[in-house]
Amino acid sequence: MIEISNAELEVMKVLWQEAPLPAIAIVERLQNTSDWQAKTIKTMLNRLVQKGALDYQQQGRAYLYHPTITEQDYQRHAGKNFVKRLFSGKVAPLVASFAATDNLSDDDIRELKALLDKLEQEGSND
Amino acid sequence: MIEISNAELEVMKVLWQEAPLPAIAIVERLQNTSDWQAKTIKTMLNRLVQKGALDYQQQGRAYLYHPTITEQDYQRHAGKNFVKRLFSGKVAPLVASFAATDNLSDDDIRELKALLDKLEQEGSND
DNA sequence: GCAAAAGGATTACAGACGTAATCTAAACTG
DNA sequence: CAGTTTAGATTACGTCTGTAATCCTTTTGC
Repeated sequence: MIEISNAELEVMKVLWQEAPLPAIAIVERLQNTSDWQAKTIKTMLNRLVQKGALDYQQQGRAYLYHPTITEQDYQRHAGKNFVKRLFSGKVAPLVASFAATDNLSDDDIRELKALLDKLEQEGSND
Repeated sequence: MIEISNAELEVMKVLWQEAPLPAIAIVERLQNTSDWQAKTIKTMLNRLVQKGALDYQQQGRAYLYHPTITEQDYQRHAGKNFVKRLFSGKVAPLVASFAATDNLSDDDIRELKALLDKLEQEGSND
């Protein structure tokens, strides 16, 4: 699976929100949330194309970029990797570690319980 | 907070299991789970000391290494960062993404529910 | 006592990453 | 038409990482 670096991920997020977009629009959106130069963003677009995370169509003299992987797929891949690396692949200890530092509000707990109830209803996963 | 790379993390894991240890013992333990040369592991020990993730006492001509951060603290830090990066800081969507690819067994679900029940009892977290 | 082994310190080196600047060709502007 | 702007392509460069090798010093085995 494609590995996406931290900085590159910010570019992907823009395109996961809306695609396809020309470089200029991506630059605009990122100038709200970062202080990267346009050239820096172009570099990342290039690298993402080389990695196969983005593709593009020519539109006049410019390109229209779009992701080749969905955000969900990337989240699943990266989440699984991360949890494997640090929590032996089990997600419960991660949740526990969140709880241990008050990073889990009552709302979060409710949300998780609702999610788990739904999963339980949906049937067996073994 | 100290950033620990993938390879370095394997070294930390050894010392989180048992510390302090001399380099030679760390090398031995890692030769079961990796194919790194002893020299490679020494390099990582050096870097971890420079980063401040490890410290050591001299024991004769050798060093006895030990972590300066607990595994729990590192997990919390890294977990929080990761979830912020990819899931807007909310852990529930990560759990959902695990569920979406059958990475969540019935046992996992039970474990999580038990954890959440306990948290709910323990009182308010807002 | 001298050669070999062993420990740590220093150096190496290619690829990824963050952050751009420069180059080149096309398009627009006056 | 000539100069300027713009798009993408190429090059740059320091840091971090993975993966060692070499160097220096001390210890140890004959």
